[in-house]
Amino acid sequence: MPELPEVQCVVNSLGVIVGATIQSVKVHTARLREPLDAALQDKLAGQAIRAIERRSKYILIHLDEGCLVVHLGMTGKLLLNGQRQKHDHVDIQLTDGSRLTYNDARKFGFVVFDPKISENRYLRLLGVEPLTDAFTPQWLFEARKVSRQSMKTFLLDQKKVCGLGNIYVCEILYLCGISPLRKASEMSETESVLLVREIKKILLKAISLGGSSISDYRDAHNQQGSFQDQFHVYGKQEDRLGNAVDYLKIGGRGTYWVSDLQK
DNA sequence: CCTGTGCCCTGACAGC
DNA sequence: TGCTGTCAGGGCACAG
Repeated sequence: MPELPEVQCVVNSLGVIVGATIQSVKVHTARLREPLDAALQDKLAGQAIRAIERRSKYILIHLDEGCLVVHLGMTGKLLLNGQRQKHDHVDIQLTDGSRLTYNDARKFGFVVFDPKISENRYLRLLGVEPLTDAFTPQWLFEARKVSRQSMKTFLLDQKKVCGLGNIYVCEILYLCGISPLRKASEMSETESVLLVREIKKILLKAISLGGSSISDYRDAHNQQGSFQDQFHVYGKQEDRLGNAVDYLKIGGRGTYWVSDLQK
């Protein structure tokens, strides 16, 4: 579900609780991808939320001391004052009366408290953020030299470029006319320029439209996004020009592409 | 070191 | 209706 744009939209929608203070925490589940800390209450109660930011697909909720790290996995949601429902795993009660709930049907996400976020073992491994100035055609052109991966696997590799997921990579490769099967090392300089431009463009456009909601994704106010209406190939049988969309598995992930246009 | 393959978990849907 | 198989937006441990 949530790739960079969706996570950014969740972070944006959580802006309203910056400055609020945590009153209490209730943990209802033993473990998600990571074990849930039964003593989360002791670590969080009384702390103010200083800032909330996105790093790759991780949500960082900075507190007075330490940081709450949330990953949404495939089906995770952070909901403000949502109706109680199945798969609510953590409730964070704020002193202003509002409640932040982590819900996740598949339990592929996690909620952990990290007293020293600067040394976080997940964040340490991440590659360049595609929406920063560090992500340039020059950087991409250099990075692909040492890779033996396919274009699809390369762009999905969070240690190279972070934040892209299966949907956006399919769409990006279509827009750039590049086959997902090609070796990343064969990327031309022209293509690196095109890729960087399209990646930044599609991510910004998706964020502006509230992300993509295929089934589960919602922001903190339970609002769906509408970028799914802009898809050219993901989940499609043909593109807008009537070209047949092909489907195959690459690296275990469903890959949609137009073999007639993507070389 | 790098890369590809299972696997974590639940729900939705197709086909019988 | 209900069973079974397949698939799903992520990312880890592990084997080669």
